[in-house]
Amino acid sequence: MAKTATAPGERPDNRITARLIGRIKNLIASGALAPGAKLPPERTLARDFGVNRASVRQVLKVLEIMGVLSQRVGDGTYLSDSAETILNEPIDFLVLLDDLSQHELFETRLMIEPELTARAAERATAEDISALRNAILGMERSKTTRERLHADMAFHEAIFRASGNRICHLLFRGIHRTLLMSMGQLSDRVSIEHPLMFHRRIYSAIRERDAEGARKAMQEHIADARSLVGQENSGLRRHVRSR
Amino acid sequence: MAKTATAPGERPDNRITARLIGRIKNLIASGALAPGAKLPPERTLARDFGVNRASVRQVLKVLEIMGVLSQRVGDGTYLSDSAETILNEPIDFLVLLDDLSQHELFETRLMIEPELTARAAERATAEDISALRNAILGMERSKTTRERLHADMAFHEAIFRASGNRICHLLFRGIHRTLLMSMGQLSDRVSIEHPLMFHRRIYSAIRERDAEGARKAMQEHIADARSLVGQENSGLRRHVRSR
DNA sequence: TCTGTGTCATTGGTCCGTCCAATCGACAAC
DNA sequence: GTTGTCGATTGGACGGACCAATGACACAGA
Repeated sequence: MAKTATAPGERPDNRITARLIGRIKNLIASGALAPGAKLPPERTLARDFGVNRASVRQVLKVLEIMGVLSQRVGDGTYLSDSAETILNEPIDFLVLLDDLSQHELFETRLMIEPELTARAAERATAEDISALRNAILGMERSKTTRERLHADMAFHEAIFRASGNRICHLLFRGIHRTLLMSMGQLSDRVSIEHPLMFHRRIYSAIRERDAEGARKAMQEHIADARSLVGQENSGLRRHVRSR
Repeated sequence: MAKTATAPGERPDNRITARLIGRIKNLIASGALAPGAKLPPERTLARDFGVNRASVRQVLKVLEIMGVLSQRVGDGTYLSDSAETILNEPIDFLVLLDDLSQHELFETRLMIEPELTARAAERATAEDISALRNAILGMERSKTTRERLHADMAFHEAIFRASGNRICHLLFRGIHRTLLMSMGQLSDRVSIEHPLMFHRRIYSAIRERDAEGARKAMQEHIADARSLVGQENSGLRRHVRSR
């Protein structure tokens, strides 16, 4: 009866945008498009793909927001050489739509970060350890709440990097970003001494290659942080704001 | 000298798209836009935001690809009521750009899934346990490789759901999706007996509320799977294809 | 020769209007 | 009451236009 432009039973994925994204994926997967490479101009892509430039721009905009590529007027479009920020926006909307709670985020941290910290103790390079030390120094020297939170995040970020697990690294960077955003307002009544003490313990354990000690210290650190900020179990939706 | 349209030192975030996404975030955060709600028509949004419809379409397309909302011609645009697929595309590109290896994905699984399985043993509802049983049945009855992989994934998916941790749930759904995609071709030479045996052990442990047993069984399951498929430590980039 | 400068083609950013196709609701016909 | 039809609405795609930023290049000046 109805002429099915889309195969029956299949998802109506015929949207030009989705197909173009698939083609770009294939280009990367096949090696035709290497990370860091410069893409053809939008007008050329539109002609080659046989679609309108507006459609191409939608696709490129999707990938740009995800951090897959970056565009500069007058210059061109470049594929990112790593997926640094690729989980940031999605995590924001994850918190927004599912209205994730601090409870849930802390549980996730408690489940994974101690393990990551143990890995970090086993694998940390001299550079990683130096980054950890600098983060502690930065926290000690911090004047404003903003500086403190920044240094706090840098410490955990350094641990994720040292763990050598890029997936968890990017995931938890996103989670911390969201979490710190929601803690900004109530951080004044939270002492700086607690986290600093735990950071020092974790740092020592990692430097001493004491995986178990590092794991345990991180576990206590997160549990402590949770007890300090989180009686409230409400969702974080209202805290997420555009940056 | 140069007339700085953008504040000096600030990121050139003037892109209309990024700002509009921020405004939409705020609308959700403030509750003005509830999950499941219907958005105004594109033409109206364009007028209200004071931008062109093409710009609005770029924004909506970004959010649609991420799974934040869905659009239907002749009907309208609806905000998703949950972020089911929000991490799928990002994980695909994460694997592509950073060329993540099976080794890295398995390590991540090994780090987290046993813990999630323990949580599942503590929290699983009757419905969850039923889903687990069905997944095992589906695997036993599977004729084709495709069916088998589907049932396999359904089992793990049920565990993630039972764990009650939505972040890990969505993250690992994405990881499994990518991993299964790359295992499809070599799955013929992988026996079905091994995973099935482990699945039964895990299922029993969860049903018995044996968190430690469940954790250990899942740990052995993943380690076993890793040893079966993964001598090779090469990146998965070439395996990722559009669906 | 080297340096600075200005020109100009390229390229992404945005806007405009148009047409198409799917959907939904109201209304007419049976 | 049911069915069919028509029209308004809405997302999907197209084509063209202009702007602003960029970079490459030729040219003039030191």
